[in-house]
Amino acid sequence: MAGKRLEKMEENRAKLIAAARKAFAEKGFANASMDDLTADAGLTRGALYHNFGDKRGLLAAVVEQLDGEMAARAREIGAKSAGNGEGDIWLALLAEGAAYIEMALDPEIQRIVLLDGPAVLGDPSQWPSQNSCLAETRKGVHAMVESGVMKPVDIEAASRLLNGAALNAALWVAASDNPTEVLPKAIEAFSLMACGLKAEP
Amino acid sequence: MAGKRLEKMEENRAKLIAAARKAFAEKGFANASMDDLTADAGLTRGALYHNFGDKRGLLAAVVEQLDGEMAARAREIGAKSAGNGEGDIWLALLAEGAAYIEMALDPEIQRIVLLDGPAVLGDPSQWPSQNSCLAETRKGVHAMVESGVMKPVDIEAASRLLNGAALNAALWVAASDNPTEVLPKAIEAFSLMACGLKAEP
DNA sequence: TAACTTGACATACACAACGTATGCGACCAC
DNA sequence: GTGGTCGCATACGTTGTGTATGTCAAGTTA
Repeated sequence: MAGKRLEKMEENRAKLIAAARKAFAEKGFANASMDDLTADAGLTRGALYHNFGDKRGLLAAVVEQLDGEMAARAREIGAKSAGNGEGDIWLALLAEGAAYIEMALDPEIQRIVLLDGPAVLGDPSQWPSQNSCLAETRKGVHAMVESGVMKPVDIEAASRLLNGAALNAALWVAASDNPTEVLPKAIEAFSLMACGLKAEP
Repeated sequence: MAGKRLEKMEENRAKLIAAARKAFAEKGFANASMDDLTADAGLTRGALYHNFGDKRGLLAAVVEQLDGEMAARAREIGAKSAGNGEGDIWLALLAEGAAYIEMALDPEIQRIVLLDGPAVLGDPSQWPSQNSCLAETRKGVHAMVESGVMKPVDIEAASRLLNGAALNAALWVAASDNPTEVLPKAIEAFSLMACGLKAEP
């Protein structure tokens, strides 16, 4: 049975998060009205405040969901690029970075995770959620430093820089006049910079 | 004589911008009240709307000022590190990057330029102001690609990535538990990544 | 210098949005 | 089935932005 109350509640939470993703992506966090939001979900602000506390809480929930989706996709791409050889591990990292750049072209991710998220919730490294995205990169960096594929650099610093550079590059690509044209340039520059961390052969 | 009206007006603009810097840095853009702001400056919202149009206009003016200060400081540091040899040009770029990281530890720059600025005004590459900060980096990158010190990478992409990586690293440093301890790690990781763009000897 | 014009800024108002306090009705326990 | 709980709706107070209007000093012309 699973408890009819809780079941309905989870359903409403999902509705609200979905409506918030849409509204935040289209209008930005500050300009999104909670009245409109909840009306779109077929509810009222009462449900919102009960479930998420305040507007920030709702944003945190949305960001957590997007972060999870991004990490899952990066993991998928990385796994596809990674064989068993050590060289492939490195290529997997580059592929993940390129994947981040491409993912961040999505207006939802850009507006919510990269712009409004940090401004409202603070730096991603302190988000209450799991930061799956950063964790995914950290996992790869850790493995590579351990195995000597990457220079013995500080793991946290390298992870943050790689992740930040990729996402920042995406902001630039999206803001440019011709995104599809500059995308490969961004990926190439990112790959070159990342290679600065690669151990000498 | 310079016109007493205009003179007074410029003085008031400066007062408002100064008060806004303080308020935005302390409370964040969204939570800073324009009534309080203007009262601190000894004026009312009337002056603010007359001079800057709206709240965004005020933020744009503040960001432009901070951006100019950052660029000036980067130029200063770069000039100090740059001799005439080609190797020194490269070191100057690294020094500028490290300078950005350190500058971004200032709460004013962090909160206003790195967090609220992009969220409210959009991506820095599209800011109405001169983007002195990015322009400074671009100048250095351009010179290095021309002289063969840097790999023949796309200048815009490389500039944006270098700048973005440095500023993003600063966000991480500032958010960490022990900023003074992780700062050198961030600078080292940044330097290594930047070296990925360096031409082979 | 006196009348007129301009414009920088203050004042007053309308409206939108957030957060909270209160109320209601459906589900669960016994 | 009756009392309690809890998820959510309703109603209200407060705050803050933007605009429309008023005002007075600095400039202009004769």
